[in-house]
Amino acid sequence: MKLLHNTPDEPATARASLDRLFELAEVLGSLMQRGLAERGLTTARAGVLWELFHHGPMTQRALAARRGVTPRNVTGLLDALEEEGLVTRGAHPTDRRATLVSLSAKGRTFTSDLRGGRDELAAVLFGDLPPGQMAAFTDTLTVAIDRLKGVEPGGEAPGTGES
Amino acid sequence: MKLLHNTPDEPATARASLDRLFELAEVLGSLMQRGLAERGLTTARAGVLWELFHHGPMTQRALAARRGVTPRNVTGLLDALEEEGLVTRGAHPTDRRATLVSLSAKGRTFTSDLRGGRDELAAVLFGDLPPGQMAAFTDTLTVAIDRLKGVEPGGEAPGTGES
DNA sequence: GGCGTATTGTGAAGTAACTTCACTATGTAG
DNA sequence: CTACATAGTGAAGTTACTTCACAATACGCC
Repeated sequence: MKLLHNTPDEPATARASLDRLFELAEVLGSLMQRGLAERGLTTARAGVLWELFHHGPMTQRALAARRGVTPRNVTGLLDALEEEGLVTRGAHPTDRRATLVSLSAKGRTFTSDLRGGRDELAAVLFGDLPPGQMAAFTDTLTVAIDRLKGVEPGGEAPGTGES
Repeated sequence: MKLLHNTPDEPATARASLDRLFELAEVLGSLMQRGLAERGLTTARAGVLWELFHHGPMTQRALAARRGVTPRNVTGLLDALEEEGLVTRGAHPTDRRATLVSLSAKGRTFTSDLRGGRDELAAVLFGDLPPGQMAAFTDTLTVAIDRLKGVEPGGEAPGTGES
């Protein structure tokens, strides 16, 4: 099916792949969102929990930096999470300006649950694929991520993923 | 390297892959957003343009259905897009209740540009990968998408993509 | 010890994207 | 012609963000 050099249909393939990627990103995102909503959480708040889960107690400033948002925003998210009893604001041991944010017991349970769900999802999606295919897939993903990180904008496609 | 049945490290691989996927989704999303913001657009508004670009003039109701949002929301997005001169609200030929939304000339230029950017991005990301690798990648993506669509929620991982 | 300066968290106010609910103008079936 | 469904929009509310201003604290330096 491919007899010529290779410029002819590679562009089309690359485009198709990117479209797929957009589509997957969207489906994945909306699934995640629904799952979280079901448990009474939003993406932003869950992101904060996730961060605390993986990196332990930290200052609001650090949280803001990690999540890439304004410190002010973190204040708001934490207000909500604290009210839900998922998170605790404690005194920082050495700096009296800062508050040290930690997961509560409830918050820990919650995040462990989330991680479990993620693993389950991974199993459903990829659990039975041959190791070779998985490895190749992950490799290509990694290549894409690396290249993506080195690109500055110029205009891309929006959210629908339909071609 | 794999002598036993196959439960031992496949879970880990699947998890890693899913994490990569989350990471890619995030990077891709934020790149897109930055690109759009640079041109004075938001994701939601661009999504509407994209829809019109691909499916031609349509009613606000149809737009709402396609984008999966409330009709009321579409009204707002169109108000903005119309003010920017990217979109036109015209009379529906047969139904006097409905408005027929179309891209303006400016809107068409804009969306063509976007598509160009997308193709460029695809080329940068995948342009030089061997066709075989691309095909395998797209296939795996497709499998994931299909399976994903058949899953109802249970709890997944949030936005950071760090492991 | 005292000061100037940087930093931490938060109040105030604003934007974008959504939603639900109520209401008007039309279409349409009977 | 009436009853009911449908298209778009005003009003009001939520969440996630942002910027700006400010009080409390930390800290380097003379």
